[in-house]
Amino acid sequence: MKNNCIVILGTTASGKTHLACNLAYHLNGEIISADSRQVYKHLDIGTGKDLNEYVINGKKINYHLIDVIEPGEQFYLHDFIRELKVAFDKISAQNKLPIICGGTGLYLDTLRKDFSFTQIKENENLRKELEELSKEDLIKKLKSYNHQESQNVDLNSKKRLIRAIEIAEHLKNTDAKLEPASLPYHPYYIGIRSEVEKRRDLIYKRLISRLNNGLIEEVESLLANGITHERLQFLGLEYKFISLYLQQKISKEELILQLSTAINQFAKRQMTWFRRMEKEGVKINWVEKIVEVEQVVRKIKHHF
RNA sequence: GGUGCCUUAGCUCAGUCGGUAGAGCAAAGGACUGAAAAUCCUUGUGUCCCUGGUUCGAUUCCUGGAGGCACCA
Repeated sequence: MKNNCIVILGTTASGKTHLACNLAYHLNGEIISADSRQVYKHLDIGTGKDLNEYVINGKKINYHLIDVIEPGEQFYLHDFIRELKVAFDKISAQNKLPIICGGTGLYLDTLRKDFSFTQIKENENLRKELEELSKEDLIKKLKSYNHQESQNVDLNSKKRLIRAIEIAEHLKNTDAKLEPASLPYHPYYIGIRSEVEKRRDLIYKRLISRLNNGLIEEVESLLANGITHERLQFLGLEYKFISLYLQQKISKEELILQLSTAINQFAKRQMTWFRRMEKEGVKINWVEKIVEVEQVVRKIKHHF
């Protein structure tokens, strides 16, 4: 079958990279990261980039969508979709197997849903106008467009309401067809199982180890290179909380407690996303964290 | 040893002028179309420390006890 690919998903600290690289080694594949933080250069320890994992038995495993932009730049969903297509094409051209590996649920969903709205640009004037309105008015306005897309919108979030109206307004004013964003690939999904208790323990230990191995220095270096504390709030949990620590808004103890809690909450949200994928019909082949790679390879070959 | 205060949800604490109780955090579930590690929604029965008393009725008042904190010795 043409256009096969593998998706490896799992919560943070589940060991996705390790499995992905080993599969790439055995199946002549290349990795495409579906991780919204690892696209940034210089966010290494805090995002668990583990670039040393990409060498197996002396063989270098190629990867894509890691280290593609500077931390000061924005990377939007449509950037991901565009880069994903480019990576797919490159890998396919060499007759290699694309292995998508990541924990960002929204990014993984681009493989099975049409996200063409993401092409629609910001409308600053409209945004300014809408900013003045109350939530109730925004909901009324959105309903007046009568678009089916607006049914998915979270009515509690003003930011999302505005974006939804922006999309509806754009579709009303232009006849231009949006380019379909769905990708013609047939993924075989592998999920790495992780029990809550073990995950908690691992997340805590990993955090302590990272703090002792240069994570704080990494954040200091970002600051020294012009990244603001404000920007750090959006670069990921480690960066957000260490920024607060460096500003002396929280103590070291609070840092460890609050950050590990936040990472656990994040892992929970990731699981919610994966469960929804399953509810919507995606077959995820769950494996244990410590799994025989050969066994997985056999399964995949059998499936393809 | 004496005096005072405290003991209520996993944690920090409100509260009930006597009719068995509620916030924040944590936790659980969910949503998700230009920041997604983001943003947002829903969910609170717990011997109200134990014991006896008063009372129709006590977590609430009173007696005794246990534990904690503070001050005085």
